[in-house]
Amino acid sequence: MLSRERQARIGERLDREGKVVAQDLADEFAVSEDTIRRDLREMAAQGLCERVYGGALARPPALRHESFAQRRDREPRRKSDLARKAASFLEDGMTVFIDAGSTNIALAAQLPPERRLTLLTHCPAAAMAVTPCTGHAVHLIGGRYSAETGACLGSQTLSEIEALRPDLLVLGACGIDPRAGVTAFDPEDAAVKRCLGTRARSVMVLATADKLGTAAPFAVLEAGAVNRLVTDTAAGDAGLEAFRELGIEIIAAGSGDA
Amino acid sequence: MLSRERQARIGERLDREGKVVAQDLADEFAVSEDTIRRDLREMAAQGLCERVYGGALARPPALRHESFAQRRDREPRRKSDLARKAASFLEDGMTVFIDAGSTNIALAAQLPPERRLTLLTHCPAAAMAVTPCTGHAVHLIGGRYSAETGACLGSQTLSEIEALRPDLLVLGACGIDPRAGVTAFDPEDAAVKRCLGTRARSVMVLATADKLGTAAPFAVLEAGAVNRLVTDTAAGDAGLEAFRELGIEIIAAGSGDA
DNA sequence: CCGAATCATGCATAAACAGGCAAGTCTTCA
DNA sequence: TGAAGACTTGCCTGTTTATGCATGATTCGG
Repeated sequence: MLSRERQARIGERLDREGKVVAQDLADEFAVSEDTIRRDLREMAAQGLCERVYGGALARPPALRHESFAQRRDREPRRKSDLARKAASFLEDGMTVFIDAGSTNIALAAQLPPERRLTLLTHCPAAAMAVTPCTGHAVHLIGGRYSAETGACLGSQTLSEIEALRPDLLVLGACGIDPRAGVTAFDPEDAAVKRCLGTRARSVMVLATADKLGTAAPFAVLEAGAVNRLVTDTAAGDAGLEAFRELGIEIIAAGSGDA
Repeated sequence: MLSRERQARIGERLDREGKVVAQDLADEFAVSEDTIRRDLREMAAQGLCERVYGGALARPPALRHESFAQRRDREPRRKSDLARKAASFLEDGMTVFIDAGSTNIALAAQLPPERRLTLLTHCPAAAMAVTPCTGHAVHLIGGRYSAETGACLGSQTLSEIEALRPDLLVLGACGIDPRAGVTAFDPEDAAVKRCLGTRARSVMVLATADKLGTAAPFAVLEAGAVNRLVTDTAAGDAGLEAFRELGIEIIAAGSGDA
């Protein structure tokens, strides 16, 4: 039994019964409670359940919408690691624009509570994922909501963004390549990202290793406009060199800790 | 039985019966009264109930400071019934503003797919709840996101709303009373609702029966400004007469089907 | 004002917990 | 084929949490 498979089963059971008990799960899957605890901790970090003493509770149905993107995700672990690493670069008092996308939602969910940030986003799921009572101010940019991308797009969104001047843009990339730069699958999404890129003082891109060296059809930014690239080192160290030569600071998540 | 689960059950029972007795609970859950007392103390500290000698009382809805997330999934059945009834009044081509609140999110989730609506909302969860691929256009109003109310509030939100002219406003009420009118718990939420009321051509209020005849601290609309009131008939038929006299059309959900 | 019930608090115990460590498995690359 | 590295898992450590019981203090009803 693969750990992901086990987690999927736990998720099903949460849906069905509303709660799970660590001990029962350990029994059922014939693994130690430690392993189950690790699973539950991981699932909770992705917003798939609420961790409680002794087990976990299903998140109320309405809250689950927040994680729809992550739920579909095949590699939540990697994204969560990326997000955690990215979070460590957010400094107290910063104004940070959080782009749409599952990795960014994961980032919103694990913002450092001890810092006080002003967060801007056009992604409702990200706004809702920010843990309440943490002192972060969240400003949501409106517009036509696109269920496909999980973000607000269109002219209204663009014109609102033009009034902003964030210290940092945390950009999710569909593809990033030294020559093609940052690219996206959706033209409107790309337009918003492009607009964001012109407004922010600094740009940090989050991209899992499989996106390095790939290009989607719609251009967002020149690679040179990116200041930092957070990725998982697992693969493609060779490819990273080209980014470094463009003056991009490479942040390795996964092996190094936050 | 997980301790958090126990507390949730106690909460449900408070909702249902209005009070709980420590001894009964200890019996029911097979724990000591001390444990129940600890639960009740904790719940009271979160404002979920009022501690009294021998047990606890449900706080009137107007006094609960439950987080939005907690409030959201109370009595999903009733809310869903209300929402379904409300949905039957939405006509093809209408521009509908959907207010924040759990009942409204339920409405967004079960909009009639065969009709094509333009939906406006300042509630991200509602926008995300609209089933994709149904042909409804969703426009999300931005602003400062308040985790407490689950909606965008503040001046930005207000000024965006002023540019709108929806055919129908579906308003969630924290309290509705023939004399006090529609009221809300949060001043900013009330300000947004008030603004909405001035823009819409028609106003439909969704309110579970427990909110009828109650008033929260902040005024939203005169009762006379409401065109339709969707509620569950379960209780307070006497109270309904006063609304009818104000020219409000009363829609009963629950008994009658959609 | 009295007895009984209820309560808050401190303590002891057992369970659950996070984090670190090491053994085993799998993949990757030479 | 074999070595290196990532991942998973179980176990160990000390810490935290939930619970029941004992002890006085408080509250209630008469």
